Amino acid sequence: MPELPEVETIRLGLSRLIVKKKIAETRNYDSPKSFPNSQNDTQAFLIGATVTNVRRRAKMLLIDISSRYTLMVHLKMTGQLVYVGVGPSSRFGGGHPTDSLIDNLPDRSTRQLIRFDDGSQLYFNDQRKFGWMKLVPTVEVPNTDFMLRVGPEPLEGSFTGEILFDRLQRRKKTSIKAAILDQSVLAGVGNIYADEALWMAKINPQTLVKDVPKKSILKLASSIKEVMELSLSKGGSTDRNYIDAEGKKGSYLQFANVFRREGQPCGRCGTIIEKTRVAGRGTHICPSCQSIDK
DNA sequence: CACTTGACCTGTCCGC
DNA sequence: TGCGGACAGGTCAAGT
Repeated sequence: MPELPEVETIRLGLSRLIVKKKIAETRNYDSPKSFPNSQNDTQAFLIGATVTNVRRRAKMLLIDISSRYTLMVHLKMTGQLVYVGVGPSSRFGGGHPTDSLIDNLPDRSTRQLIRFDDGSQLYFNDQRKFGWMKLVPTVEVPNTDFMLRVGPEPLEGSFTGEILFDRLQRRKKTSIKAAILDQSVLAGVGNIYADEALWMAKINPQTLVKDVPKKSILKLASSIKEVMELSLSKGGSTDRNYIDAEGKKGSYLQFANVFRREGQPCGRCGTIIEKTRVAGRGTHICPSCQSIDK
């Protein structure tokens, strides 16, 4: 589910909600993948420890705790990290609609629960069970396969179009969409923002990287920044079941130009948006704005 | 190495 | 109403 803006929105919420809280208990529900307390010995590094920091790299959340361990969390397609405070109304921040998605936790998608010593709780829910959590010594985090391979953060000030162009040189014979979805090329881009940024830069997603003019790659880099910054300001995208740490949906898709807008007119030229398949993913394009470069 | 495809899961929607 | 198939925000391990 979540791409960079969604994971960053969750991180911002968790930074406010769980830092300095002490872990009192963890509980496993249906956890087929790697979860920290599916092994008793790792639980010893969680219970009694305090959350010290919540970081993000690409689509990975990093929850540092005082035992010098870090909980690495990947939400994959349908994972959620939801904080539930103490008391019947506090969990909804007061007047919350009765159809709240976090009204009745745990539910059948709940995989893991972390309870803090003040009674508040953090739920890991994941309908499709692709997501996972792993406990790693904090000093080892930079040496994990994930950290060693992941590409630059597009919202860091140091990221430029020249850097994107350089990193694309090893993926010259694949489509530009497949290339920017590759997390070792660039961190954090997923299916929504790939389509949105390619529309903004007027690049057809199936164009081979070697056929995209350098000028267009430079434009693409700034388009990626632009769509992700806008999405961040809207709390991310809720396509199906994304919610942030407080159970709130994101509203970016109201502002999307092509994603899930097949059959509607392009906001730039009026041509009807089409949906196709590129790199094995549903792909939305304006057939006139995004002609194929050769 | 670079590239593509299927697998991992559950749930929902659409056509018959 | 039921049933089969396609599809869904992401990676991986295989295959070529």
